[in-house]
Amino acid sequence: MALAQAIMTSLLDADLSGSELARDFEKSMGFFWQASHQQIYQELRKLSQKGWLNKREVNQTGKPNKILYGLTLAGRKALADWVYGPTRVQPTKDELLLKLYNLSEENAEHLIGEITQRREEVMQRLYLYETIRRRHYADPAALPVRHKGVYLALESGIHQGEQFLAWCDQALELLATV
Amino acid sequence: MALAQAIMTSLLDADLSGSELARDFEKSMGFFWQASHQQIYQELRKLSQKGWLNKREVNQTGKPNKILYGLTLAGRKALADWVYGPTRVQPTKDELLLKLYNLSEENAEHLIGEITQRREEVMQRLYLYETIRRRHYADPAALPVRHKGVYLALESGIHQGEQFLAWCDQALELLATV
DNA sequence: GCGAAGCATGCAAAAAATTGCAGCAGCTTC
DNA sequence: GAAGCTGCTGCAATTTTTTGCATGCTTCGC
Repeated sequence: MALAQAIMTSLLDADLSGSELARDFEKSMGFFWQASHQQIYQELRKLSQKGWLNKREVNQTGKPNKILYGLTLAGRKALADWVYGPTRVQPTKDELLLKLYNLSEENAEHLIGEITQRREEVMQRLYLYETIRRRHYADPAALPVRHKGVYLALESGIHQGEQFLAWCDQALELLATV
Repeated sequence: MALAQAIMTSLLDADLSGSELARDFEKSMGFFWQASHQQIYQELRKLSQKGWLNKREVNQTGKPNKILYGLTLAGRKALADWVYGPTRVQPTKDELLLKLYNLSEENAEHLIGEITQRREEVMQRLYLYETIRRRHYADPAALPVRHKGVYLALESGIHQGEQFLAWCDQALELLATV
């Protein structure tokens, strides 16, 4: 969809390599954008060819060399322009909710298990986000402009997580009576 | 991902045609599963070949004929088994949050506009869901088992929507100071 | 009765994403 | 020093999704 812009956005603050980007996507942007490393490497090549990124190889001790990518001026310009274009959303696809449509006496117990497990996963991610908020965004109003945006995205993730936990509790309560 | 199961799940209550399925997806399942009509028609063909669906043509007055699909016994069995398999989630991809990462003094006004617009859209969907809840799920504890699951999925959509509205307000407040 | 609009179905090409694998470097273990 | 593990990069095939039509049939407006 807009993988190119997701990558370029990640490179706003620092130059990163493909594998660093892949890890970043899982962490900070993970809740509203995810991409596999194959996707990222392919896109990096395309963006370099377009002249939006430049690359330089970096020797590392103890690890194989990595290739750092950074935004070019043209890249920064393209990204800034993109903000004014159309905005697409690709809603979640969640097999768990689909499974709930198939709830029965027989599978209720299994689904309770799945919800419990998911609750756990979400709680962990939520914990991570709240740590980040406490550490970097204690005083949102005082942040530099761009970081206010980043903060709001983080807030969105936290809201989402909290909402999901509340829903899990409601679901588990109702399912207990099945 | 699990388009096949999404379609079969829609056919649990009633036999539907391709276009009816496409409309259904937009409405009831829309917030956690979306599919275009091309995807649906293709998948319907595959599922028929597998023997999980049967089809019959229905003459309509005032409209072109449609082809109704219904679950076969094998289809019902496959769907029931699928519930015990692995559950995949494909998180949202939202360009709006990505754009927020690129917030600047210059584009703040534009992004405020986008958030306002999105808030409106979500509010309308939320209104629809709440209407459905009031009409069909006034007393959740009294529902037949399977409908409890459907109710919970609906609740998830409502939670999500409410959460999003709250986030929008928070975002607009913070952005007002930029 | 003619053109426009809408519904239902579908094909085909292109783009995007996933899956599975592989090479290579250095480090660790035995 | 051979075998195995990990980190980084990448290719290739397949599957999934999107995009852009095409067809036929019916009503509706004029």
